[in-house]
Amino acid sequence: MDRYEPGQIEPKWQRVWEDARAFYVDNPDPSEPAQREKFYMLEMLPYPSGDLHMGHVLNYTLGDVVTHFRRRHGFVVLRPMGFDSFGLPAENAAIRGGGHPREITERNIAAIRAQMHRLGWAIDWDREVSAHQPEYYRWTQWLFLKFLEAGLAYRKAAPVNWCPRDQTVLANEQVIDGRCELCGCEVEARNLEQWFFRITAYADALLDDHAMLDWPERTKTIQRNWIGRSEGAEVLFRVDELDLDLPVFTTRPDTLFGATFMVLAPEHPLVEQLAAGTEHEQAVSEYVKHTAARSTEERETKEKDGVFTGRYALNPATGEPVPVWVADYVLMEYGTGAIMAVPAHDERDFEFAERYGLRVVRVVEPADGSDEEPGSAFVEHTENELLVNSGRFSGQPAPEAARAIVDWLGERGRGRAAVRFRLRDWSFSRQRYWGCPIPIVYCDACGIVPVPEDELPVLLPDVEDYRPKGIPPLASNQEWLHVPCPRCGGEGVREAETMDTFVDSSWYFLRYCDPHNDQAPFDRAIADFWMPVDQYIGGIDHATGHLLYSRFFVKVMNELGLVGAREPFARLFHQGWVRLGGTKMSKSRGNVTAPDQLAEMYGADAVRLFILFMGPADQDMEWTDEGVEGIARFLRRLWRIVNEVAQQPVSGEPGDGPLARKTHATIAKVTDDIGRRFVFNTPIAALMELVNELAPAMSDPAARLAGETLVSLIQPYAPHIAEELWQRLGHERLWEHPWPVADEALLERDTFELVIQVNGKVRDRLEISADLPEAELIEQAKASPRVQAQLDGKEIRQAIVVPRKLVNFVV
RNA sequence: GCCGGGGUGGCGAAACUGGUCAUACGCGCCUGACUUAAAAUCAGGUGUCUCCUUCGGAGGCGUAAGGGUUCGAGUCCCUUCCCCGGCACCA
Repeated sequence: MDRYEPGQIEPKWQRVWEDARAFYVDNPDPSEPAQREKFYMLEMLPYPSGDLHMGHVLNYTLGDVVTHFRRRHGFVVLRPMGFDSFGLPAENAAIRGGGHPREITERNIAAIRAQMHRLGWAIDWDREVSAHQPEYYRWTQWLFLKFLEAGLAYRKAAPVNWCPRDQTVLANEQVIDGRCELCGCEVEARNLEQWFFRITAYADALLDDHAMLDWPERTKTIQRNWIGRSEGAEVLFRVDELDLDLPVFTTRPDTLFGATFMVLAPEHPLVEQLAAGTEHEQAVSEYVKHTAARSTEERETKEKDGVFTGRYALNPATGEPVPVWVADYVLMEYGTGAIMAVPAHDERDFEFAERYGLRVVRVVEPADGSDEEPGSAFVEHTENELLVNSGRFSGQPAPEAARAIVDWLGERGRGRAAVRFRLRDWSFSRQRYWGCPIPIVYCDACGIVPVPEDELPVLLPDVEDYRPKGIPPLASNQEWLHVPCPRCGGEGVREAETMDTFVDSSWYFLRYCDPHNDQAPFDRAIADFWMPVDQYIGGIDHATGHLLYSRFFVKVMNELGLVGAREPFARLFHQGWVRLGGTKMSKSRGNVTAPDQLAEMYGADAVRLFILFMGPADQDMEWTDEGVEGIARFLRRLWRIVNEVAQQPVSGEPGDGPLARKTHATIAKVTDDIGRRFVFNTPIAALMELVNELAPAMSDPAARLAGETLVSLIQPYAPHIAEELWQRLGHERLWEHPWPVADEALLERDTFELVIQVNGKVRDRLEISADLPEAELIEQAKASPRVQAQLDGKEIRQAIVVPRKLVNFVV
């Protein structure tokens, strides 16, 4: 028998699959009813940064197992691949002197594509797309124009996150703990004119439609926190002297009678007007200036401070004037940028009131009369709290009072129920080069003018210098920049900013459906056949970025009639991090084990098996080189045993002996684990068990069945060795062979092992006929000498019988 | 602080709806076979303590800690500790 040589058989079968176009799939013919059920398998597309790492291997191997498993269950499986190829790393590499970003990117794509082929993943390469190709970004631009038309893309000046190193604006989602997600330096707040997508208009839909998604609970929770929906009321506080109303947002309208002062954010537009003409005018203006110079971090950690404006507003409930203060613990970005302060029931307001000697009035008390420190914490908003000092609402339970007070305010035009979100609109313009150009022309006469659809794409031009200088690099290309206004023909200037790469990846799964369409981003009928993605796999780090943006995009596209789906990803799975020495594997940490090097040493099949055998795929795992050795050993064992089986003459029926039963139990286990439980490590263990059972039983009549089943079941994990062994067993084209079905009759046995417990402890086990009546069963159990020793003449108080499992004697 | 997920052998981990001496499968380690030797391969062993003269048995204790429910708990409930992730001056 020849040796197992993955280096020989793996390229061989990869060529066979390619020649047979095994994993390419045609779009449905609209004139014919679909023959088979579709399955859209998708993994998050890679950023082409250089090489694949083990995290990618895990991600795409998971997808590959599911792809094979579904294909062999008769589904038409769409499993495409592409590249998220715009973005800063390539541009920064270009600046460091690596050539044009396009060259760097395309070189990296070629390298990754080769690695993907080497690992034998079943991908439909006819559908490959890359974000930086004009054929793709033409439609990214087209979609932008549709969003603009619908009023869902707009340009406005707003405080935004500015990364001083990368010299660009970042979305809130790209700022982690106040730092740039990419370069790690602290971001600054800047007031700049930027492009935004109106994702906030979909805040409720994004929350509500979680109900239709089979997603991990923690991912939904992360999105829920990020969107941050709060229910409450908007209440107007009147400043009579100036004849203006100050709106505040509160989640606790029941505490309105306890609002003894107001606080405005220093950035609040009315601050200046309020303080004007009072003796505090000077102090207020200094405080505002001082705050602007404070860092976000200082603002969050220092003791609360503020200044009085010299003005009073009327509490609409009590009718009493309350002082209006300015303090930077109130944030302009949230609510209305002004609050009613209830020091008795809010820690922050209490701290502030203590410091400045402001009045504290308790308005909510526990119904049981127990005492609480004022301001120690916001009281629970439950039926167990009653209002006090609240006029005609005194004595009412808090939740009921909240509703009644809002109604009462409504009647008098002083307030209404309101909902606020933490989510901000998505700022997506970037002051950098390597991204999708925004198809806009600015014209002095016409303002912001969209580039007409038939002039798309606006091609990304070459520039002399990519270096970030605060102004977009594209602006340096004068020839490109100056164009006639598409509307009036007068002098126009192109938008020189580019789009956030998250825009590119917010619709790529739709382009895969119809990747060569040059009339539209995709044909709706085709997209409606494939969408939604049935199984999406990728990192949880995209929970508030890509996974939120894509949902938003699909919702908008649905409303624009472009697609029937309302959600992009029906089912979602997150693979864990692959770690080495305790830290996440990454290039920057230098602790990367190169997948292709390992594939060279052990074969792609061993790498694929091991990455899934290490542990549950959704859990972080620690990489060990010894582990791969173990898997390689297993594959050699499998190779030897199946080759031996193949050389034996084909015998008669497998029968119903232990090996035949074990074989069918393995089919059931592997099928259930992959199909229903979506776990991938235990099937490998089950296959190892079957190998261990087959090895000493080569002359068993079921040996051939066991061997063939092993090969068939391992195919999704290790397709090359499986195909080779399948051929040696005298068959062909395992990749399209139906998945084996367990014989229920062989899973059921006519005898079973009865476990006998005394007081819950196992004392003996007996092989018992399955149809034995209960009374007989108890007698037999009692007769066991080991049980007798335990019973030892004691009285049996109760005998619990679990059918086909155990008897428990209680003494 | 609030929300979500975890804690099982020397290690990665099994035990899926409470029911087979918990620890499958693999790694590591130990012993043996083959070999001049090594690698590879093959066979066996591997939670812990106690007892029996042995081969081999018998028994106690063990799933972060403590308590509870149950005939029976790694699995359910309560309390505490620790780890990971998200949000957080969000009114």
